[in-house]
Amino acid sequence: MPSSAARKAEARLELEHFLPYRLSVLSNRVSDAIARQYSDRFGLSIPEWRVMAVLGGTSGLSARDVAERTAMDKVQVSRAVEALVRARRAARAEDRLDGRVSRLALTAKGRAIYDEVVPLALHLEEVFLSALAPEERRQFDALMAKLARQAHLLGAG
Amino acid sequence: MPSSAARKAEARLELEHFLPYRLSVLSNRVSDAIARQYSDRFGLSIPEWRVMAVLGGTSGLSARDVAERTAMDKVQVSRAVEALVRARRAARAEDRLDGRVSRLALTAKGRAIYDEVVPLALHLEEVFLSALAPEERRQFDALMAKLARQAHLLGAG
DNA sequence: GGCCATTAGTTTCAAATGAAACTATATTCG
DNA sequence: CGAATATAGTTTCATTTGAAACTAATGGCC
Repeated sequence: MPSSAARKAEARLELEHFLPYRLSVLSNRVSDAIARQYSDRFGLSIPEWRVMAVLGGTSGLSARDVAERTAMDKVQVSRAVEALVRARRAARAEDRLDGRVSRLALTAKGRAIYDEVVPLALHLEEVFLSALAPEERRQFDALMAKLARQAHLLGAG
Repeated sequence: MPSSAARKAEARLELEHFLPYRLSVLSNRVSDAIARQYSDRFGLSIPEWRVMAVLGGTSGLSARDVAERTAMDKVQVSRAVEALVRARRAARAEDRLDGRVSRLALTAKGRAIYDEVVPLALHLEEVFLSALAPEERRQFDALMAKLARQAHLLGAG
């Protein structure tokens, strides 16, 4: 049986080495750096940009589709879409088959912003990843995929 | 010179492969899974737990020290400490040399909670990391360290 | 056809958050 | 010393967020 001191040492939590904490700090730093770009220049909030990011890739999605792809909840999506529509950066069209659904798309104005922000975002990702050698990038990518799968299971249980 | 189509393809942003997005989703999933544990059982908010986590490791820190170590801002720390003190989970003592400063520490009650939560948190970290082989863990740890350093530079610029 | 359960999306309301102003104490420097 | 500046921490206020209630429409299913 371990001594009291040993049990205590075992239970010790050092934030700097605790993975969830490190992930959170890293994620926030990166997101903030990118958000600074589009929020300064275009007055976009993070949820607004996320919605634009998926609509830029695929037009005609419903709000629910957007929520699924961005891991946002439907309230967030509703509000972000509302803001984008008010600013004429996105538009809603009625779905012909289902009266509850709106089909969403960027307007020309929205697309113009998208086309400016995407290279900025990719550039920052690139700068960020430039800390890793090509082989390390592949490793990191694979490890992230494994952990994402695992986290998904965790969430369910 | 690339064709217009090629430029467009190059500028394409696919959220599922965009690292900042993947980091954010992963970090949130993991944090939420852990937060569920301590929030359900002890009614602790995330900021409250973070403060407890550093005070559990080191007693007698000032609020400012806590802010530094947790990457929280001073307002968040102030409010979390306030809540912990109200619940008699932490206590403030005056600093003898500087009247502005409070020295913070967990009470016995706070320590008891800390001693229960730490193993839960470490266990979940372990479950999470069990998706990786030992060698992969070492890799991931090293890559995270590199990226954290890089993100730190990004934040400054 | 007409009730019942479901789903899409919005609104409401309370709680969490953050920026900026504020209080109180310390420090610097003429 | 004492005015000016800086720092620790709190409060205020406006904004953001999220959970739950709500509205409107659809899809069973008898």
